[in-house]
Amino acid sequence: MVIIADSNVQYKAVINIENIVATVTLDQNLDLYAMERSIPNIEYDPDQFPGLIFRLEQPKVTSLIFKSGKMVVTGAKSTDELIKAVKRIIRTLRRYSIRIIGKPKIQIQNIVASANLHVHVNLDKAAFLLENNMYEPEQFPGLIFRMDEPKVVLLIFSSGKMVITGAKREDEVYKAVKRIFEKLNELECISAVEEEEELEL
Amino acid sequence: RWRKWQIRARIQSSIDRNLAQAMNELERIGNLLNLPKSVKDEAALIYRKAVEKGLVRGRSIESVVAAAIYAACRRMKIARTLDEISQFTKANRKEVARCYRLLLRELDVEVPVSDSKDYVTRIGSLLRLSGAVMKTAAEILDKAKNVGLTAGKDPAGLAAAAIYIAALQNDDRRTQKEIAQVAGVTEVTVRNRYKELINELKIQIPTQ
DNA sequence: GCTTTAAAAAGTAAGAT
DNA sequence: ATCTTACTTTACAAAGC
Repeated sequence: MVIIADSNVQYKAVINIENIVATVTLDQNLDLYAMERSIPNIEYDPDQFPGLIFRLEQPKVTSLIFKSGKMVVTGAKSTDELIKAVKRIIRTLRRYSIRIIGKPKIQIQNIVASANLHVHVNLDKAAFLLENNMYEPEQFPGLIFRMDEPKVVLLIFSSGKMVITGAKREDEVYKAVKRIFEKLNELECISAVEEEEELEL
Repeated sequence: RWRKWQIRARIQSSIDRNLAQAMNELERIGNLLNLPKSVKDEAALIYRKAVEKGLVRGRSIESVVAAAIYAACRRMKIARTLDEISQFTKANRKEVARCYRLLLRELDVEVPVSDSKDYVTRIGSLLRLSGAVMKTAAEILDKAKNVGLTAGKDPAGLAAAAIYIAALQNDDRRTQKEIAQVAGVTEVTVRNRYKELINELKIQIPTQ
């Protein structure tokens, strides 16, 4: 959790990285059937999905392992956690005598974060003034804003809470939150939260 | 050149064939939804733009027509939910919604944020409510919007609750059940919106 | 386009108590 | 009536249909 306070603007955001999606490349092919036979608690149904599903309890992540030696790891809440999880997954595979050669190449593909600006957002006004947005309360309560720089998508709620997704680096998340705050502020789509309401959270 | 003219003619004829089929679908769905001609015309205009931009490729004509109808309804302020529209197509709501988003992103079609007051008109006519009830409901919704009670909420649910209150205030009691049914929301939603409107707007309900 | 995984936001829905 | 569970939206990769 990161709390950002900026003295220039009255800006206080609580930001949480909620989920990191990454790909891991092992330069070798894998025998998923052999893995399914030897490793416990694994799901593998090639008719349903080509990847084998492996859940690690600590750090709690889930990985999809493919026969090409590529994997998708989801659920990590920080880069450190992601790296630790990948190391443990590989150690586990080796423990069940799956030969793993070389070191894995980890690439973060997407970071999902949540943030709270502690303000009320006028979504109707924002929908009218912001570019590249979609606000369809019949379908979803949040306003969907596509930011160009950093290139992320934000789901903004009237409570001042939001979801940021599409980032590939953590700093893009912080930059995006700061930018959306400034933007909403300039467009006068923000109003203060009553102190009473603030306390209940 | 001749070749170029030939290609253009071929493309035009494929667009014409697509349009002909689409107009039939538009007429069929539009009539099932009891839409006025103005909305059907607007939907036709939107659909034509979509075909000319090649947005229908890889998608069913029917779902794009449905999406165009939805967009037209929103522009003309004739309330119809995506569920109501998609029930007359082979596609489901999700697919029609996908096409609608495509139209929004690819065409220069301005669609206003959906207005709960449009649903007051819709629900009101289905329940044959008086103008007075609908006027009261609209006033409630205006106040609710002004105090920021409506953001993110389903306009149909808001309208349903406002109508429930307005009907009570005008001595024309309707059950939450019948209102919820025509509004296309659950009774629980009507109740939740109702409680919120009553509490936040300090509305007095005639006690009986 | 779909399939599978993860996670948050806030609203709505469905079935059970 | 209230609770629990689940679905709506966003992004992204993997391999195959």
